[in-house]
Amino acid sequence: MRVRFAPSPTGHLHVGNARTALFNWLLARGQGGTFILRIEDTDVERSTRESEQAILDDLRWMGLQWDEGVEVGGDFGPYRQTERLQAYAEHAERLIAEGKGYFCFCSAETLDAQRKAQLAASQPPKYAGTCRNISTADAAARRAGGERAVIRLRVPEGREVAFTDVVRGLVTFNTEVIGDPVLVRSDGIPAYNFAVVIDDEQMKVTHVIRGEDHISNTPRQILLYEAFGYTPPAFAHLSLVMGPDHAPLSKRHGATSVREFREKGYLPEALVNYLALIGWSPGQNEELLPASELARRFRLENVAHSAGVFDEDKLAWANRHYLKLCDPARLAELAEPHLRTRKQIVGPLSAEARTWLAIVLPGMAASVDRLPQLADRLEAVFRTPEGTLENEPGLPEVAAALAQELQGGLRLLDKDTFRSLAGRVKDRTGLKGKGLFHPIRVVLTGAAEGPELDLIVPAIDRAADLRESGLAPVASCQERAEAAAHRLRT
RNA sequence: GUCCCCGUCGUCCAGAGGCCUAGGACGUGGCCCUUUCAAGGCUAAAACACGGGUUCGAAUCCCGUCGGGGACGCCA
Repeated sequence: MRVRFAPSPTGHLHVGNARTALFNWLLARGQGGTFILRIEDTDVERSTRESEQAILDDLRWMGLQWDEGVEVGGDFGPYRQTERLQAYAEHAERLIAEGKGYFCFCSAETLDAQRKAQLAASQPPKYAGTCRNISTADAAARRAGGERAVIRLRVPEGREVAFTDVVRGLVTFNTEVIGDPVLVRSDGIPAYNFAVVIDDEQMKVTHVIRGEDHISNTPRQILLYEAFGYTPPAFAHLSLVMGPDHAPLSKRHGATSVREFREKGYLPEALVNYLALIGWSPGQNEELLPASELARRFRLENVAHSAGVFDEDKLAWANRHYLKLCDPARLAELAEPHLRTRKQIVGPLSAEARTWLAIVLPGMAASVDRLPQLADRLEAVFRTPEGTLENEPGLPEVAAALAQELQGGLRLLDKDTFRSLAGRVKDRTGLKGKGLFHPIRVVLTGAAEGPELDLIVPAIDRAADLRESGLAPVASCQERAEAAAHRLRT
């Protein structure tokens, strides 16, 4: 089994396309097949190397490594269409020689006008066949005279073209509704329908799994396979990914590209797992499974027929799950850029600071949706608790008690020392419960809300020890308590 | 307009003629846990688009209607 993902490098990888790539990958991995990555850059105007690189990066970020294709090579390359022009030219010549293709001299303007007229007359827009019967000799003469021409496929009239879609079953088209498609543009660059057929044939692709928007291209391609005498691969068309309003997911719905979700702080394994759940189910009422297990269970036949709405809430749920499973050192690494944008990290990180992050972050990640929210939780560490909540009941007493208790240089490096400190503050002030912990929070973190106190307090004291570590400077608990006590006295 | 595809809780899926009093998950509500916000646990409400058939029996098969989407490019 050989499958391929064939993006055109005209922008970032859309999550819908990412899902198509994923389904190809799952099938290949699950069945011991080969996953090929081919770049369809025949739209020279819009294709860029930057986009291509971005797509490659996103695919790799998701863990969808390809076995054959650009950058990794393989026996059936090249894997970029603009590098395969020779093969297309040979096939075009063959079609012309056999009379299965013909030159068309209609100008883009003429065609456009015809199309508009047909639409206005409630007719299906379809190429009129104007140049169908120009003789080979005439065509050659006109071309020799400098006239520009495209090559079109001569579509047989009144025929049924049918194929069995692996996800949908039998699909039938009548050639009456298909106009002769352009195979080669006037500049000699092949058009999509032509290039894919040759590529898939030469790359020995056995299963073409792509978006539903290609379903009506399939009969044209089958006609081409027939014209060349090639055996068509199996086709499978995946329904599209929609926005909440059931329109195709687009920028007005918010984030649409893999890159954006990555930047928003979603883990690749969460995105991959969630994407697999749109239009497919691993079964057994299980949803959160590693990619390898998804691949093991994946069957094209079980893919849903209808379009799915992208639900970011559910993505966030998956992300929470994987955040909890995330290795501490990796979590620290992933969080770093987000903490930098919040100025919580301001320089090159020392090894100690990395360790600190790896100790502190996992506890906070347990209650967070996405990476940047880790910075929210950490805010309590870096915030200087001044000028806040002067009127909080119990605040002066607690501040004084804390200052007293911490005077001996007591370090609050773990939950237990913090709790015993809280106990002594309770004895000194007679406060308890909310009335006790609330003021403690305000004195030490400068805010009435935040993550678990016994998580954050040790984090503060540990961070206070890390000068010149790359972390933004942090005042110790003792310094905070004394400053607060001083201020509240005056 | 024509052709193609699709139609189970708000959303994503399970369901391949009796196992359905339609199951799970996200989200929502409630309760519990808790020093706050979360997270977590438990729990509740919530759907077979509609109309005809076929059949002893239909969410499951057929037809129609309606609704949604796609395609109709010298874009892919």
